[in-house]
Amino acid sequence: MKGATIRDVARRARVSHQTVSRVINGQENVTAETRERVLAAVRELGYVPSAVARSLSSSRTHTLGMVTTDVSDHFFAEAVAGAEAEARKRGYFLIIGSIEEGSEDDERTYLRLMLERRVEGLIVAVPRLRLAEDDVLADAVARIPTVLVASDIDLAGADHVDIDNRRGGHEATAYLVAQKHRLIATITGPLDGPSARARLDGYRDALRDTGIPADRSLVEPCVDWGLDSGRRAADRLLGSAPKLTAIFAQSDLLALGAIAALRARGMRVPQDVSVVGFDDIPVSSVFDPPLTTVRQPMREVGELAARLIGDRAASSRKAKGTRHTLRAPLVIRGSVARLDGARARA
Amino acid sequence: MKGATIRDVARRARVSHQTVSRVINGQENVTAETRERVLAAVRELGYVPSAVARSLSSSRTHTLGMVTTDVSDHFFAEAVAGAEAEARKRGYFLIIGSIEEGSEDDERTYLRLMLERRVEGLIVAVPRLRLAEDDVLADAVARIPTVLVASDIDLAGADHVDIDNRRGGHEATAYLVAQKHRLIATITGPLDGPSARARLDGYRDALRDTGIPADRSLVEPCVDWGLDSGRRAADRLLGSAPKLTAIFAQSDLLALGAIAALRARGMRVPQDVSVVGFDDIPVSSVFDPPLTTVRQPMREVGELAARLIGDRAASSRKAKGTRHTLRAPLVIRGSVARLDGARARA
DNA sequence: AGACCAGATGTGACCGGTAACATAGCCAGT
DNA sequence: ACTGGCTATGTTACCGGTCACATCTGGTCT
Repeated sequence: MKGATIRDVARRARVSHQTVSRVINGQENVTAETRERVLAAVRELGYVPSAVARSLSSSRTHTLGMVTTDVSDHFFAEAVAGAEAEARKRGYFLIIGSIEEGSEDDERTYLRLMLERRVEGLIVAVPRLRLAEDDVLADAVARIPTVLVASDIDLAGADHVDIDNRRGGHEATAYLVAQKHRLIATITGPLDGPSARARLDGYRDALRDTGIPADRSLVEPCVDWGLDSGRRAADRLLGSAPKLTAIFAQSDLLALGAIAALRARGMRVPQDVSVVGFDDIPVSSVFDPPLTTVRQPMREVGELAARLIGDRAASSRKAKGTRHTLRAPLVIRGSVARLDGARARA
Repeated sequence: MKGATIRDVARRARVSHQTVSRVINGQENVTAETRERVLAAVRELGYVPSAVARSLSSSRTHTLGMVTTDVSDHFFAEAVAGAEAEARKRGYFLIIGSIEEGSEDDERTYLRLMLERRVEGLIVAVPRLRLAEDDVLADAVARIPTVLVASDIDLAGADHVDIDNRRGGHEATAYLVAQKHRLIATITGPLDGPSARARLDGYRDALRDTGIPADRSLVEPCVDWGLDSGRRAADRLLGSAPKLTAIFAQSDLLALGAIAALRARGMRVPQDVSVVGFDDIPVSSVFDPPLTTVRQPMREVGELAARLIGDRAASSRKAKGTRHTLRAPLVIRGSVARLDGARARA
């Protein structure tokens, strides 16, 4: 009852195993009659060719590996979906490794295991990569096409795909400026990470563009990107700069938390304070008011990553690492109000 | 520069390839000195054992396949994350196939490809499975442990994991009843699917329990689970039953849509109308008011699916299919108000 | 009719591991 | 000193495909 092999089929069809191989691979030079006989044998035996054996002899696995922080996080899920779709389009399968928060050396283990499986490409979407100079990752890069997604490290030889955080921060802030806001605060993510810094840079760029002086009391950093941090940050901001008319929060959750804090003080959004987020998580379009935010195109990120690997595999050249930055466009919805003269200076 | 093999290592360490095999598999009967020599050779050559070759000869792939509707959907992402975590714990890798909405025969293709890859188990999380009696799926079930997740079909030999939709619907409704509501409407998903029907059954059960007469005008079916459907359904309900005090929506998006419609008519939630959802999508806890809803434990579903496969593989018995139903607990938050005497009969 | 050629089919090695068994070296028991 | 038995190591086949090449047809050309 266990699997029939190509030779079993051959015996049954009274041909050589090679002929069977030709038939199942759709090669031309096989008589129609022989082909029919082989196919019949395949059907009767329930033969399913072994990709394992095929891989061993052809040394092609048609497999891509993807290591992410956590698939259940919306962002990474999107990236995985994108990568999977693109991979599939090119005839690859995706094996995934989702790293749990606590565990220490998971990335190494995964990388290692994927190397053992002879994946033909590697997508590493782990923002806080703990293995910068690490042997395992360097090893992977040396062996197979590797793409680092939204990574804080820069690895020679690997391709990099990232969001244009700086530009995103700029667009968000510039939009607030265009709506006549002048006292624009920002709630940032952890500033030891590159994306938070880049978004902050974008914010500053936009203000500088318009000649609005920088004001340190308008910048409120948080230790994480979560709702509660946003709430507390907004509270602090309202203490230090009660006249602010707009907030650019570096994540949608921070924005939502801030809105909650504003409302708790009886302020309305956007009538009293305008808020812009960053991410465009699914909530944001449903929220009341619908959140104006900067959309992170994670699906496209995943697609691009897979595409880069495919291209590299196809051309098989050892090109040096490229860097791709995807624009994160501003999605205008309902959480920003235009400031008219009456309230222009609060 | 291409991969060193076990024999390359053997040559370098001046031992047989079998000894190398022993070393890399951590077997005991190898002299410390020999082991050292082998490990040195491994290091020098950058040898990484091939899981492909290993699989071929040992006929174990340590791989599970999972086919889902769409990984970027929060639910399936959760299920994937759960399955992945559990699989990994047991030494398996997960290869995923995410089916795009449009394409026709994807499930078959994926199933086929996974069979070719000799996955040792299969998790099929495709609610509207188009291949009930299908040869490919039946084939898979006959060959390897297969778990159908939240599936509308019932396949002999396969294990089934599902949410207890009926009980969930019951809990939601019973809670509204306990809060003194009597005119309780429900907005259902597509009634040609099993989960919508089961939730509706639960709703009816709860009403019957309390002796509240069934009222057809309080049941409003939708063609999908989306926000807009919820909005329209609430509008229709308010037309036909303006005195209702509570709505049990069969999905959180339906609930959110309904809330939007209620607010558009100047009604407050929960003061004027209470709303219970179903799903517990991430938005719901953040929403204003935080949505009381029935949580679907998709992560646990994924874990259980992987565990079932693991167990089955371990015991290697051809047990007949089991059926597991996970409780979907009610999460009480802020979208339901207790109806006091004043408004008890509106 | 004989040589040649192209297409159909077969043969054997090989991919890189594992498994089963063979062999060699050493020590203890009698 | 001989032998059984244990441990360390080697030998060979095998997993199920693909690849390169050999062989066998039958038809065509001269």
